[in-house]
Amino acid sequence: MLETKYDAKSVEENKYDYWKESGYFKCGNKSKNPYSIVIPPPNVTGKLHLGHAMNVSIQDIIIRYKRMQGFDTLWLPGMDHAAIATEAKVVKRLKDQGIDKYEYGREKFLSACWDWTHEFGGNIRDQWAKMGISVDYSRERFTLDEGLNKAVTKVFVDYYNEGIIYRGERIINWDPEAQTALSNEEVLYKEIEGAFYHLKYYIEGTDEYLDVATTRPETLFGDTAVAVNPEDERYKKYIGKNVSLPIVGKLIPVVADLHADPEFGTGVVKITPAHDPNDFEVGNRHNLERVVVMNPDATMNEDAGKYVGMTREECREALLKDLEEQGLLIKVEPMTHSVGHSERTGVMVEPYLSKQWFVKMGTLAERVLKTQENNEEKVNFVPEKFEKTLTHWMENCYDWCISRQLWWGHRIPAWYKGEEVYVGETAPEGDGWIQDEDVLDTWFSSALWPFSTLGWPEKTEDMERYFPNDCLVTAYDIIFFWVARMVFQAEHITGTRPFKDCVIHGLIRDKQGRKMSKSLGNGVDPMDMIEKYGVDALRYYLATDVAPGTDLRFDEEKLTSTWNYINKIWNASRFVLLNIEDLDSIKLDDLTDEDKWILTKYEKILDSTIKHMDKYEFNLVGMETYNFIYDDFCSHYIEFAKFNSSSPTTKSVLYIVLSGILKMLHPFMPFVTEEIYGMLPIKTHESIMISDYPKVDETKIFEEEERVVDNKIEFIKSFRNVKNENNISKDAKVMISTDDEIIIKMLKLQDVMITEPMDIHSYNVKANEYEATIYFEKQVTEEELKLKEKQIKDLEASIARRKNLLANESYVAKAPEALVQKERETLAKEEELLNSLKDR
RNA sequence: GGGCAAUUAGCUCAGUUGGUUAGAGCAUCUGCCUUACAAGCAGAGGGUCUGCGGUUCGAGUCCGUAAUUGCCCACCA
Repeated sequence: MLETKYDAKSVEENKYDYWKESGYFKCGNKSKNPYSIVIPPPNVTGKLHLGHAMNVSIQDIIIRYKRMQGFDTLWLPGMDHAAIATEAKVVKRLKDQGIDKYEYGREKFLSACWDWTHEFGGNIRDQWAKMGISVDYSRERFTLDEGLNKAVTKVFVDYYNEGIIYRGERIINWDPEAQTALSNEEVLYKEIEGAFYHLKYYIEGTDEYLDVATTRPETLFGDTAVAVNPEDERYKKYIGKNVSLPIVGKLIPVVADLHADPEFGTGVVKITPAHDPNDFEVGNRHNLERVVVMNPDATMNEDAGKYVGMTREECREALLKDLEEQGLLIKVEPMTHSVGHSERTGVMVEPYLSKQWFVKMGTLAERVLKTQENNEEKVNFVPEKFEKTLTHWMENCYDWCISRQLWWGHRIPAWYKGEEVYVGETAPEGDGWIQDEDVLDTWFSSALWPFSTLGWPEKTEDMERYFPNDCLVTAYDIIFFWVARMVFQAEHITGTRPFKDCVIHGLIRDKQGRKMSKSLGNGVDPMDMIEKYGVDALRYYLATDVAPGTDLRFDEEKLTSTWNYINKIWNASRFVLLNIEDLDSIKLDDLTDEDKWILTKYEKILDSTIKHMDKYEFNLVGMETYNFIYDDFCSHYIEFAKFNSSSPTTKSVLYIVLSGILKMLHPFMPFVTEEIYGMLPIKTHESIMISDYPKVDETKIFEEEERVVDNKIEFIKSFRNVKNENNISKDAKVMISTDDEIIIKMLKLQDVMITEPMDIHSYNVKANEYEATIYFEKQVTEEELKLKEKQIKDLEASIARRKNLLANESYVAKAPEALVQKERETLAKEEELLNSLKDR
C-alpha cells in the first residue's frame, strides 16, 4: 500500500539499475524505426551542474517519449577529453606534488591524464545515473578513444590534401600561462582600467616629434613603423620620413595606412606586426619586418634590450619610468578598454606571432549557408530564432586556429624534416622525421561527434542507421563553439547535416538573474536538490518552467511546489489504486455522463500533449497536463467517482485515465510513474518505460456529454462561490431546480433541500440550465450589498460591450460564424444572469 | 559600432497560426481537519500586457517608433 506522502528516496531506489540491467536503454531492434541523439559530451574533468541537469533532462524526455512511441532509440553517451581544461588541472595536480610537466615527460604526463580521466569519468556516470537518464552505455565513447582518433586523423589528412587545412604564421591569441594558442572563442574580453600612454617619436634629424598614443608601451621594441591616415592633413608631410623609436633609437618609417583613424587617439599608430592582428595586416601591406619581443611565457626577450627577462608588467613599469626620465612620455591618459583573457587560465591573452595550423573557413561556411536555405536539408533550430545565430557566425567567421601547444589531445599528424612537411595517417618512411609536438583543439574532435561515435570513417551499420542524428540538445552559448563546427564538418565530410533538429535551451541563473559562478558562491549542486526533492521534481522543474530557449532563474521554492505536484499525483494514484484493486478487465458498457466527460477531456489533453511533445514545447505539456490533473481529474472526476466507486465502468475509467497520465508524465518524472505503474492491477508491460505511449482514441470523445458536465461544474462553482462570498452556513436551506445526483452530492445538499420557498433572505444562483435558491437567516450586510452592486455593474458593462460588438455589421460579416454565434449565446446567458441577480 | 532578444499580477514565468472577461506557481485575504492529499480543500482580491502611432470588424499577439534591460559578435592602436 502506498504511503500517504510521496517519498522520493524510496521511490527512486533501485529503479535505475533495474532499467539498465533489463537492457531497456539499449538500441538495436531492427524491426523499429531508428531515432538517435548523441549527448553533448561533458568535460571529463567536470562535475555536472544545473545546466547539465537541464540538458540531460530534456534529452531524456525526448528519448523516453520516442522509445514509448515505438522507435528504436539510441541515446549515445560520452565525454570530452577537454584538452586545455584537463591539462591545466593535471598540471596543477603535478605541480602540487612538486612535479614539473616538462621534466616529467610527455608519456608519463599523458598517463597521469588518463588516470584523471578514469577517476572523474566515474563521477559523471554516477551523476547520470542519479538523473535517471536512459543512455545506451554499450555505445559510450570518449573524444580521445582510438576510433575517434582515427576519425580525427583522417579528417586532418583529407583536409590537408584538399587545401582546407594549412600551416601559417599568424597573430594568434596566446595564453602565456598554458603556453598555447587559443581560438577566438576561447578568449573572453573584460573591461579593465588602463591608460593611453603618449610617447614622443622624434622625426629623424629634427626636434619635431609625433605624439603616438598606445596602451601597450612595452611592445614598442617590436615597432617596425608608425602609421598615419593618408588623408590626415596633420601628418601628410611626414609620410615616407623616418622616426626614431624611443629608448631604442632605431629608425622606422612613417607609412600611410587606412588603419590609422584620424578621429581616434592622436591619429598616429605605432605598428607592431608581431604583436597585434591589425598591425600584422598593416605590416603585410607595407612589407614590414615582424619582430617578436616576448618569450612564450610573456617575459621580454633579447629584442627588449635591457628589459630582457622581465614580465610584460615589469617591463611596462620600468620602461615608463625610463621614458619619463628621458622626457619621452608626454602624458598618461587613463581609459578603460577591453582586454582578452584566456577562458581557461584567466590570464591576459598575448597576441603573438607564431606558426599554427588553421582550417580555412570560406568554402565550409558557404556550404552551410546554402544548406540552411533548403528546408529539406537544413538543421532545424528550436526555437527557430537561433538559426540566425548560426548563420550570422558563418557569415562572419575567421579561419580557425586548431593547433594547441598541449600534450593532452589528438596529436597533429604532421612530420617535419628540415623544410619538408609530411601529413599522413602514419609516420613517413625514412629517418629524420620529427612529428609535430602539438595537439588539436578539443572542438576539432567534438565537431565530429555525431558520426565519429557511430564508427565513421568505416561504413558501419550504426552509421547507416543512426546518422544523421534526429536531434541535438544544447544551450545557446555553445552554438558558436560546437554546433556551428559540427554542422560544417558534417556537411563537408559526410555530405549531410549532422542532425535534423537542434533543440536549444537557455542558461540557468540564480534567483536575481545572475550567472551562477564560483566567485559569487551562488552555485547550486543538482545532487543536493535531488537529495532534498527527488530527481523527478528537479527534472520536471527544469524542463517545464520556462519556454524553450529562455534562461531559467533557479528558485528553490518552485522545486517545493513541484514536489507538491508530485505528491498530488501520488495521492490521486493512491485513491485510484485503493478503489480499483479488484479490477481485472476493462468494462466501459455503462458510461455515465461524467465518465464520458473525463474520457473526452483526457483524449483532448493527450492529443494536445502529443502535438506539443513533437514540437519540444515541454513547458506547454507541463502546463496543460497540470491543469488537467489538478482540475479535471482530481478536483472533479475523482470527486464524482467517490459517489460511484463500486461501478466496474467507473473503475475502468479511473484506470484508463490514471495510466494515461502516468505515461504522459513518464518522460518527465520516470521514477514516480514507474513506481505507481508497478502497482496497477492491469499491466501490459513489465515497466512503464517500455510500455506504449497512448494514442488518441476518437471513439472516446463525447462532445455533448462534455458540454453537459461542463455546465454542471459551472453551476457547482457558482453555487459555492455565492455561499463562500456571503459566508452562508453549511446547513442553509436550498431549493434547487434539478434532481441531478452529481450536483446534489457535490454540493452536499441531501439534508438541506426544500421544495417550498421560505420567507427569509435568499440568494439566487443560476448557471446554464440549473438554478438554486439559498435561504439564510443572517441579515445582509452593507458590504454584501456593495458586492452585489458591483457584480451587477460588471455584468451590465459586459452586456453593453457585447451588444455593441454584435451591432457592428462588419464584425458580424467578417468574423467566423461560430464565434459570432458564441457571442450571441454568451449575451443571452449574461442577460439571464443579470435578471436573476436583480431578483434576489 | 553590428546583431539578437526581452518588457504581461507584489515576485518568477506561460500565453500555438490575431478571436469570449489575458493564465499558473509563490505571496496576500476569507472559510474549511469534507477518510487520496492540511506540503491539502473550497473561494476571493490583484493586470489601461513599457509608452506612442499604424494595419484590422477585432492586437498581449502583426508593422513602425521611442524608452529601459539583457545577451552575443566585432573594435577599442
